[in-house]
Order: sequence, then C-alpha cells, then structure tokens
Amino acid sequence: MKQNTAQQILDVAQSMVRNRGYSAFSYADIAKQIGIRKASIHYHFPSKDDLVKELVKQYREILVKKCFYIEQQKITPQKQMRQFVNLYRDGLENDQICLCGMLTADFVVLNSEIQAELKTFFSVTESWLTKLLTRGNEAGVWKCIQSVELEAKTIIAMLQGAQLLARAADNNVEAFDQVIEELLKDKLENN
Amino acid sequence: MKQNTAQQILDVAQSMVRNRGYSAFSYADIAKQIGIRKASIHYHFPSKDDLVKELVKQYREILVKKCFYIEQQKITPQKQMRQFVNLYRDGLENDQICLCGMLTADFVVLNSEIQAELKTFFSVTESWLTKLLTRGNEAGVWKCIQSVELEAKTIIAMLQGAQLLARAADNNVEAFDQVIEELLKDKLENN
DNA sequence: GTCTATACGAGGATAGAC
DNA sequence: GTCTATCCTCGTATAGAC
Repeated sequence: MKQNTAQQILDVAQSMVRNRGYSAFSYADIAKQIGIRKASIHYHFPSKDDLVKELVKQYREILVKKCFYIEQQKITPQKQMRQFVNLYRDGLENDQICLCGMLTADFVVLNSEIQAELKTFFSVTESWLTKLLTRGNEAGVWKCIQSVELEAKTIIAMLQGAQLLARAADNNVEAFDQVIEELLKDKLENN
Repeated sequence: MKQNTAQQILDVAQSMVRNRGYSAFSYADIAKQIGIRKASIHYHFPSKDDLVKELVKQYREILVKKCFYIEQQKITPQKQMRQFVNLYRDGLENDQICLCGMLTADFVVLNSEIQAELKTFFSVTESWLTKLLTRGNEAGVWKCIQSVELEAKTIIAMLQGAQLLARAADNNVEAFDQVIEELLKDKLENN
C-alpha cells in the first residue's frame, strides 16, 4: 500500500497545484501534509521547477495512457467522446480542475521548460481528439463542417472554460455538465 | 494627463494580475513600476485583499458600461455579439486575459468577498448575454435550441477557454479567433 | 500622501550530521 | 533518504517622521 516518497510528493503537489496554482503552493505545505521535512523534498526535486516540470510530464503521460485505453475499446465514437469528457469531469468531482489548465493561467510565471511541457500537453490532446473526430466523420456519425483540427481545439477550449465556470460556482459539476451537453449535444450519447 | 495615485495603482495591478495571477504579484512590483514606495500603496489599499477586491469591482463596472454602450447602439444582434467578443479579444492583443478568468483559476486562494465579486461578474455577464440572445431570438436571427441562459453560460465558458488556449500558444490571438468563429459562426457577422 | 525604517513570517534552497 | 540548522530573499504590513 505504501508508495515511495517521490510519488507521494508528486501526488500531493498535483492536488495543490490544481487547487492553488503554481505560486500559491510551497514545499512547506507539501512537507506538512506528508509528514516529512522541506529538505527531504529538495532531495527528490532539487527545485520547485524540477518538481512542477515532472508533474506536468507525468500528468500528460497518464492522460495519454487513458486516451489510448479509450481508443482501443470497441465502442462508438460518441461513447469514446463521452469517456474523454469524463476525464475532465472526474477531476471536478474532487474539486480539481485540469493541472494544465491551471498552469496555463500561470503561464507567464513559468520557465520555458514547463511552458514547453504545457504546449506538448495541448498538442497531444488536440491530436488525439482530431483522430477521434476523423474516425467519427468517416463512420458518418458526425459531420465536422470545417476542419477536424479546429473542432478539436474548440472542444479543448470548451472543456477548460467549463471547468473555470464550475469553479467560480464553487465547483458545481452541474454547471460543467450543462455547458458540455449544450456544446457537444451532437457528439455525445449517454454512456 | 496625470491621474491620481490610487487609480495608477489599480491600473498597474490589473495588468499584473491578468498576467501573473493573485499570488504572483506584489506591492513591491507595483511600487517599482510606478516609482513610489510600498508603504504608499498601503495608504491607498491597506491590504492586498482590499486592492484586489476593488480591482474586480472596478473591472466589472467598466465592463457593464461597455455592455450598455453596445446594447444601446442601433445595430444588429450579430454585430453586438461581435463587439462583445471583441471586449475579450482586445485584452489578448495586449497579452492580457480576462481579470476574472485569471482570478477564477485562483479562486480557492481568495477570500470570500473577492469570490463574491467574481460570482457577481459572471452573473452580470451572463444576464447581459441572455438579454442579447433573447433579442436575437425574438428578431428571428437566431434560434437558441435550448434555454438562452444556458447558451449564455456556454458562450462565456468558450471565451474563457479560448483565452487560455491562446495563452498557451504564446498569446496567439489567431488561436482565439479560430475557436470563436467556429463556435459562434451562426451568431456573428463581420463587424 | 509619501517617505524611511522596521517587524515578522514565509518561501526556496543548501550544508552537513545521522 | 531524512533530519536539523541555517541562509537569504521576498512579501505583507505597520509606526512614525516629513
């Protein structure tokens, strides 16, 4: 049951960043929550930037795995879209918005390596969505009027925006749901 | 040409918050940029929370005025929608996202008074958009399938999300434009 | 209103013992 | 790997002179 300290640090840090952003969490916060000392965290992640960079990288890699899992299921594109949306929705259920959405707000404050990780995150997500939309198009279930790439970008913007709105309504998941259903009504079916 | 110090502080602070968020700007930053001392800022705004609360309040009031101005023009609903969208777009041109979008990311860190100001911001914006959509509906230019309130909420989510995406692409206004045109193509016409 | 001076704690980070 | 101790800077805030 017990995992190694580095991963414990990453887990706690992820939660904190998703709630407070880059500038408002500290090594002291993490140390307190885990029950170790600040210096121990510096052993695993020498600087805050090292930690956050690893955070984004891991977050992205796990998302890619989840997307791959969705992709290889033998279900309709609509159901795959639903599962994708649920990746974002699930976070909200625990009062957490997307790590990369949060950090994008802090974009100007971050060093260029972390910025690059964020760009990769959005690029990867967009590519995956583009593939999904293309499959749906070819199967004749959707008709993307313009380009699938643009449609993908739009869906990502929507997910991020809907999360923000939900947060401003005290993490009201229903607000998120309403917006998503409205915008994706032609692309979803019940799961 | 010279304005009073309090307003100068608010102006600089607004710019900083929209770029770095609540936790990553300081009185020292503002003081430096204006050319006064930290203590002088405390005279005008005793605490950081006082300053930010006033920031949001003023930002909202100015937005309301701009919306009122758009509303009373004798132009089509589509053109009014375009002007509304441009309120958000204009900020991006100067590498600034919406103050309230930024602060919503920091929502958990803020005190309840500031949170309330933010809620008011979204509530006011949503109401205004709802009115616009209703007028467009009644004039027969749009057909909002579901509720106009929901449609309004959706547009706001979209604007916030599109801004975030643009920021992650180094404040690429084109990314913002593409998403907006895609989503509002049936609700806009060229300005 | 603005300044200097200062208090006080927090934040990021390192050295060196265990 | 984790600890104690420590450094140094920054951030928020106040007191009191000008």
